Amino acid sequence: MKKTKDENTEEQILNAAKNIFQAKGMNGARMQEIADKAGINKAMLHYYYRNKQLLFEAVFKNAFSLLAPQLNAVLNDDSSIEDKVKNFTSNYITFIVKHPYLPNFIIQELNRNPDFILKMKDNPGFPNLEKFKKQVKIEVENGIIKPISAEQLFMNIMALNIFPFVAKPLIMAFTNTDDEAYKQLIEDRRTEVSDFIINSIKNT
Amino acid sequence: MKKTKDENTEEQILNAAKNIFQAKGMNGARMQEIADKAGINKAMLHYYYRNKQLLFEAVFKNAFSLLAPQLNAVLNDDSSIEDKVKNFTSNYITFIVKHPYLPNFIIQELNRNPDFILKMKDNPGFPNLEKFKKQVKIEVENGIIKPISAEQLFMNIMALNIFPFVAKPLIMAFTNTDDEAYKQLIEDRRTEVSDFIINSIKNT
DNA sequence: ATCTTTGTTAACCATTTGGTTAAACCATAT
DNA sequence: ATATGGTTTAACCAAATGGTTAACAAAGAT
Repeated sequence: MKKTKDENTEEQILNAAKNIFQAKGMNGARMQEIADKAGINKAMLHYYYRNKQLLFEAVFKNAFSLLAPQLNAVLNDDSSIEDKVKNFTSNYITFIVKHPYLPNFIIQELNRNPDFILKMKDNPGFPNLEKFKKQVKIEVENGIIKPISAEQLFMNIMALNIFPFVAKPLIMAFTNTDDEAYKQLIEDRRTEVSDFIINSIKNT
Repeated sequence: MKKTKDENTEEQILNAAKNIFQAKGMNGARMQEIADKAGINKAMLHYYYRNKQLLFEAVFKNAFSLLAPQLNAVLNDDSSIEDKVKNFTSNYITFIVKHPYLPNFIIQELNRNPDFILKMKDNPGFPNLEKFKKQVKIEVENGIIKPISAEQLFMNIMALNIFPFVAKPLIMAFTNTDDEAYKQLIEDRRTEVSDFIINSIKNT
């Protein structure tokens, strides 16, 4: 066989599909375009992934499985809330700079097809708030942080970290920054965001 | 003529198009579907709006012109930063509850087509940070709020307010809430978010 | 050597889709 | 009444698109 290339073809498809799907979404992507980017015949896409929907799902699950561990780091680790916030913020920015299309892709397609996440929820590594809830409760009771619900704090952390990537074109326009300046704004957020959160919730 | 219905037809189309485009995006929307929803013949879409792209742009500009005034309220009003944050947060949530698809639609399509916002930037009502920047600078200098750049503060306000709507399916899954419970989480944010921000930036 | 399995391609197909056209409709001005 | 001009429709069209097929290529098994 063409084994030399073999195990590659499937990956090459997935990789090309990732690029196209993340840039254009499920609806905007063309099978032909994916095939071209992978440097193969269109029929191969169907040979390996049967149809567009399944190929898309493969890409989506792949993307999601990159994101999930990042969140688990905030949720299921033993450090204090303050340390978590600090670490997560910096780590997350590093992570997204490497995968800039990712948050948008996931949010986008999930909005288009909300049932989609149900397939993910079964997965054992699916992020879960239980531990974080207990931790917030304890730190609030001990007076380490001000009263806040774990859900709201979690939302805030997510929002402050993810939103600037999702809404990049919008914020660039409003703040009148070019790509370079925006990159700097994001860099500054490595400490900015965690300080902002800590400032808000920490008891003095 | 059918003037009785006339000026209606155009609006009916725009309205149907708004619904379909916001739910499915430019690429996912079908002209036939829009025509059906408007209760008219497909040819009418072209009669009034020439083609899909122009119809889409009409919808987009319309949506954007709803959002812009909301932002200008934070940026170009004379109240203190603290009051602005409080008012904006509550107002914005009220606003989005009325137009739930809006932020996603705008963010989504802007990411797909970043040049698009250039057409908006000329518009005189386009949100602009200048005044807000001065105000932040003054309040920082006067020790009313802790040091922060206007851009970062603006990002934070936007993020905390908008993100929960944009990432709704994601956060619902992580926090294990159903629609009803999520609605309550959002309601709570009316005060939660402004407190969170004020806590973080206000000097005591 | 040849049979079989897996990988790959070019050509093809049915359907969908955005867009067009020519004719009909209808309210009003003449 | 009828000519006029904007409005509306049914039928049509070409291109794009996801998907299939049948034949071919290569490599391992027999």
